[in-house]
Amino acid sequence: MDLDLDYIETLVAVVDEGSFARAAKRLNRVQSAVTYNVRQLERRLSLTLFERQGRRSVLTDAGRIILEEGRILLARARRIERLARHFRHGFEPSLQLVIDGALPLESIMRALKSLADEGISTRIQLKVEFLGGVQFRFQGDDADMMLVKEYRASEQFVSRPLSEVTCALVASREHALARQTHATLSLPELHQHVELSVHDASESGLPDPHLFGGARVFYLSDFYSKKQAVLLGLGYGWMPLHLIRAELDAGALVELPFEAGSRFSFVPLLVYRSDRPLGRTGQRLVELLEAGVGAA
Amino acid sequence: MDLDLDYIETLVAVVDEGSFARAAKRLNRVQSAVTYNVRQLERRLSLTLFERQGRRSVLTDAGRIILEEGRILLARARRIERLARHFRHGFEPSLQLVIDGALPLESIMRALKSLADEGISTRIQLKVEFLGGVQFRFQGDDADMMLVKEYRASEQFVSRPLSEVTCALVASREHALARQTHATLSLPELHQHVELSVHDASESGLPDPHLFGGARVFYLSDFYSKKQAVLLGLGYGWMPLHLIRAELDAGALVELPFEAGSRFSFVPLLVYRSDRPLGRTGQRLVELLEAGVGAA
DNA sequence: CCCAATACTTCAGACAATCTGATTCTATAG
DNA sequence: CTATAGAATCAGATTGTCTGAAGTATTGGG
Repeated sequence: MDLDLDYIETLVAVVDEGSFARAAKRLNRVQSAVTYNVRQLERRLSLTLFERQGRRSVLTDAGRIILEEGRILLARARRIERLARHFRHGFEPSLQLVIDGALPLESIMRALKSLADEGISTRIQLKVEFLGGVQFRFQGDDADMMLVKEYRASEQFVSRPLSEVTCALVASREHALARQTHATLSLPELHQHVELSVHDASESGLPDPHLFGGARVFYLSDFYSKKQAVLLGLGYGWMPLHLIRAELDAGALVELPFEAGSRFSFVPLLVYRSDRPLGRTGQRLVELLEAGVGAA
Repeated sequence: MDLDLDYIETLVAVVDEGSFARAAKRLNRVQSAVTYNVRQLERRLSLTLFERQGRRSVLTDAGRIILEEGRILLARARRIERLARHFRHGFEPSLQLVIDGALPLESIMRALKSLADEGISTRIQLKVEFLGGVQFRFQGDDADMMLVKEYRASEQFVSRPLSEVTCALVASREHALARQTHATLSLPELHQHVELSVHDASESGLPDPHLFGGARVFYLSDFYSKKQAVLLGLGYGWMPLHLIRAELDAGALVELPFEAGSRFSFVPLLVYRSDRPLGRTGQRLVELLEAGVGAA
């Protein structure tokens, strides 16, 4: 490699300071060292960077371009140094996260944004799965953390509760179940209609305990398509309240008066491995989630 | 600067080749030099990059990230070297171009794209002006080349003809001038309607010789707005044929049978300074324009 | 189980690149 | 026409990097 970052640093200092002498001061060198470095850069590139006009040197056109490119190069180099500093201060290089799509994504995103705002340079990879698929991915991908509705506990895992999420049994206002006039709905009545359920792609074996088990169940891959399906009147189903608040308020969706209760709540869990302690980024994320998910 | 491009180059070579020994071969060094460089990088960053597992070393998580960033850094450094090579082979660092918006932009763009395709890294700045504004900008911005309809000649400039551009006098099919039934139109007839003209923002003093000089002239800033104005039936005016071919074919615009002729042609000129010879990029652009503009 | 091969580390000395400090050159302001 | 600021040059000191040889650890084969 002909180039040397020190040469570029010298070039930048000379231009910023306006003279070789002042650049030397900034770099804690002697002026002749600056001359040497600039000369060396010119020699290596076989290019004249400064036009010596009497006692003042001005950049050539080529010099200007090399300078601009050099600044970018230096910025990238500093970035690497910053990354290294982060890593050795206990921030992990990367953090893999798997979350259940039933959880309020918005507050999780807010937490992630806070991390970014704090200048944390850990690479964060986020995957959204459903039900048993979350744990499946967490283990299969050897991820660092998962946010999940429930999971098969084990000695290997540590979990912390986050704030409660509530689900409601809803249908479109046009749906037959919404238009009926009984005070309450029984299970057989529900069974006459299509139930919508988010399907766990992992076939993980954990059955959905909230499935009513009627004859006709449509499976959807996530809550966004499920919401569309409910809105279109395709069927009824459980939806996390935070995803349908607007539609309930507007009356597009209505809560069904199921006799055994039209709502249920669960406490999402933040889970990580006991044998692999979280780095500072992970710890900070836990703090943010515990504060933020609660506030949401 | 703690970082050294040679360290990064070594790191990349080790990972690419899969061993310190093979990396040494690739770098034309001895193996201990590779060890030294990797160690030095680890020391400077205070970071363990390789986990020594027996006789084989594998990257740590941090190492993987530093490696990825390092590759990017190296790519940028190589880019600078490539730029330098270009410059010393006679390609100018930057090339400023001013062109008249009446010329066929498409073939000019094709020429510029060819330059890019040829891997020429000269920074090209293109400005579009009109009439006298072209020369005004060319001189004011100390640009390298202009493509112009006509200009005030001088010893300082060299010009080469490009292929002819034809303009036609047109109006919208809905316009009164288009609906009239005379075989030809006289100047007084034209004077009864709004003339559209592209206005030279520079106030350069070169009057537009094709202006009819009626009572009502609307000035527009470029040919694209002029075309819109003509299409909307706001008035009539001269338009370069290449900009309105589609509208003429579709019948949206019609050519007006002006008695003194409904068309005129001019030969655009490619102009540069005689005291500042073009670099290789400029020369190549001239070639491409002479070939391409002709073929258009 | 031991030997040979592989892969890396360590170290001393050689060499090369860079820095310092003194001096010289040159243009410009006063 | 000096004084001065800015840069170049040069010899010698210093530092960083490379080489080559010897050393350590791991692995695979016989």
